[in-house]
Amino acid sequence: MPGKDSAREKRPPGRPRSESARRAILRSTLRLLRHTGYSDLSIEAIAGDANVGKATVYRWWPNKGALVVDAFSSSVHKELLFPDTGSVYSDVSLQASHLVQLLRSRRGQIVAALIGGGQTDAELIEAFRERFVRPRRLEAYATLRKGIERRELPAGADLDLILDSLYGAIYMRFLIWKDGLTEEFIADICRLVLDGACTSAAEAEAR
Amino acid sequence: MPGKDSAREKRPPGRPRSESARRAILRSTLRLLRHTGYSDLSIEAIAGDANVGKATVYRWWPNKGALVVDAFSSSVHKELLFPDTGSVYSDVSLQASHLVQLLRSRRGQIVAALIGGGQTDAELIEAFRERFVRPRRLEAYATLRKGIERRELPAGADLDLILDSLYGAIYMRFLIWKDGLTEEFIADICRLVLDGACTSAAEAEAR
Amino acid sequence: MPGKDSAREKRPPGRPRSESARRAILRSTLRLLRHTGYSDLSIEAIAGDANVGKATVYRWWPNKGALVVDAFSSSVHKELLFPDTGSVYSDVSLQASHLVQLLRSRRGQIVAALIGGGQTDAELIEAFRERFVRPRRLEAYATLRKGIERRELPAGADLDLILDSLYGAIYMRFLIWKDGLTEEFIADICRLVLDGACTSAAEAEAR
Amino acid sequence: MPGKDSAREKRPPGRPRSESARRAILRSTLRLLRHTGYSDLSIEAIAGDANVGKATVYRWWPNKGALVVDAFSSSVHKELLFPDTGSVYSDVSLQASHLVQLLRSRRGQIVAALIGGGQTDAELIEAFRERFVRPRRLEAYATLRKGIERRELPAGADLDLILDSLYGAIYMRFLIWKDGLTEEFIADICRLVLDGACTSAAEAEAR
DNA sequence: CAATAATCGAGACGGTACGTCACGTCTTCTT
DNA sequence: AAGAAGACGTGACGTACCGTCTCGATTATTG
Repeated sequence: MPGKDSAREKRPPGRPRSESARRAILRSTLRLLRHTGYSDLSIEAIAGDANVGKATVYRWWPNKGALVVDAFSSSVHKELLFPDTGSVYSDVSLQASHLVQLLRSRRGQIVAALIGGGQTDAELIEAFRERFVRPRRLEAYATLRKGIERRELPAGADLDLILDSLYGAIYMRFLIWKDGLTEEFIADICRLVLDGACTSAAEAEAR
Repeated sequence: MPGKDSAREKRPPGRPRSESARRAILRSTLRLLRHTGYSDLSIEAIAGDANVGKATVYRWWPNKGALVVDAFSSSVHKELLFPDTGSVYSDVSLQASHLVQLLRSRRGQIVAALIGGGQTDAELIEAFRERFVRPRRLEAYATLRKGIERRELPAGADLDLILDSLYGAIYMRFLIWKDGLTEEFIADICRLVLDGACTSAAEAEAR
Repeated sequence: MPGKDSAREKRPPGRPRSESARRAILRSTLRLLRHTGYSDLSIEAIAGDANVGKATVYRWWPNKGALVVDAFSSSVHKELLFPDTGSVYSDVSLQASHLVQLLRSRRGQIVAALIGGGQTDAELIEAFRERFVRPRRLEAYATLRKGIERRELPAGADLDLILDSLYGAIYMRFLIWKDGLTEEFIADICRLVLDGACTSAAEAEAR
Repeated sequence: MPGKDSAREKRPPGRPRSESARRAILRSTLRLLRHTGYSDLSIEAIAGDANVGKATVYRWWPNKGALVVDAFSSSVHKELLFPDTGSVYSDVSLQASHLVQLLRSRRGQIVAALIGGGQTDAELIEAFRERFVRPRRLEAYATLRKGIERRELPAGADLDLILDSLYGAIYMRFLIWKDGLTEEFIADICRLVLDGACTSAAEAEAR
């Protein structure tokens, strides 16, 4: 068999896409987002900063939102994985603590910009949700289920309810109050929500 | 007593601000926001619709966000007042239900736009917070304190923690999930958080 | 020889300037100037009339004056060339007569506007001088020199002095008196100045 | 007779016009004209500089041109009077020399601005002509007529022709060449024109 | 090894809206 | 009645980006 690879794809004729241009664009997008808000970020500036023609950007990304999500998700590391300490409270509060560290760092401005920009751009918020929030949510489900197995949480607990009230509180302080994201707050909110999950599920069962 | 009025204010010199222009601008802002998204809303169009000079808009509002906050908060009626039913749970869940109705209506897009724009504009998020969120927060304190007096909530409850996790969950679904703002959710989240407040405060006391 | 052309000019990168836009702008400038005064002429109107973006105008002309000089000088035909009749007096008075005809026509308003605007804008008066006045001055030198060769003028005549007093008189009546630009005046001023040149140079020599 | 004064004028009721405001406006106009060109001079700035309401300016001067001429003519001293030395050449060249000194000074910019602005504003150039140029022209006639009486100039000399070619040359260098206004030039141009007047009138008589 | 084709950078194009400035008019209170 | 103060509707300013386009140059595959 002469072919080198079974997954070999027929390359179209013509000059292939420049990988270095792609990377330069993503890098410039992130750099500029650190200093400028999402809405003040212009494709013109990105292309200029990346030494790239404007058309090259438009050739590969349909709009600003798609580009920014792409750039951001290429920058998120494994720092937000849930640990497995044997205690739901510990697992969740540790991860929440790492999230808060991220939000308080320079990259937090990018998260704010994405959520902010997404309120105007449906595709942007969807991309942010599916590529950033959803993966962590799936891990959180697993962590909570382990807690249920260990009887730390009741069997009928509404996982989304728990996670929305916990992370919702964090995002509320991050997006609106712009304050109060302390370690103590993390400890308190985890306790409040996990305790609530126990009591409220017990009541529901009793009904 | 010679003075006419103790609260009489000295008017500044010059032609006074036109109240009719102010109202026309706010009215046009809301009208256009119904048809256009926040980011497609232009001051040029507002001024044109209101038959007003662009400079008159800029004289009184520093930017689009401030204008929209003003227009929006002038349109929020008493629909978000907390009732006084004699039960914390009822008071809070009724108000939360009204908030969700607002967020799900056309005016919800304005709220989203304000929070979104505020992620780029510190003054905008501050204005939104102080003029829309804070007043409701103050009422919420009062409602919760009545609950404490009635022994529905423990004396040492952290009111901000309770409210951030409750409303944070709502805003999380509103801003990021763009889904799940049902009546059942309201009931569940209120129960979860209020129950959590009881248990977690009891624990804290025990420590 | 590998190079195609010694005078070959390297075109700069990027899309080349649109010649049709350039012409449309100049045409619209002249058209609007016929109906409106110079100071009432707006770049906005020119761009609109030429179906051209305002930025395209500003990309190529720094200000209104420069644009109008360009438009004007592109409209000056060969009508102001000096003839060669064999007599200095005839050559000069014929050309002066053509100039006066131009100044009295609708295009005279453009000349007035350019000189007027140039009193505030150093670059404008320089452009007017170099592109309109200087070329004619150079021809005038040649005409006068032929007169010197034919002994119609003395060898030591100060050409600039002669031309400034001749054309200065015309511009004085044009710009300040706004009157008196008759054919008789042309004949008289040419005679006065050319006679003066003869006598005064003779005296100078005698000294 | 009860009246105090035959020239007594019935004063209109109400607050009389403020002389200090009038002076402040004229002073500010001249000051700003030194730094800014005529077309960049704004009534807004004048009123601000003079601590005067804008309406006060508009109440007394119909437009910018009228105000500027007023301000300028209130500042011209007796420096441009023709002397009486007993020689036309001396009288004229001395006065021309003073004029050139004025044009080369800071006030020259105002003269340029007035002539420049007048090319767009008919009332302005008329006011400049009648209040600045014409008075000097009348004196110049007198000076030249004394020269005719002394036989320095022929009886049939065309005074306007002489003066336009002399002062026209000066204004040509001032307005267009922006150069060459030397003392030597003054001497030369006076000689050229006065000599021309003699010869050309003699010829005309001979015809 | 030429021809073909899609990419690249650069930057001009027709547009839209920006936020500022001055216009000349007006409305208020004070002198 | 005139003063200063300054807001008003109007309209042009010059700038910044939009998303599209036209260039010459570059880099690959195909004939």
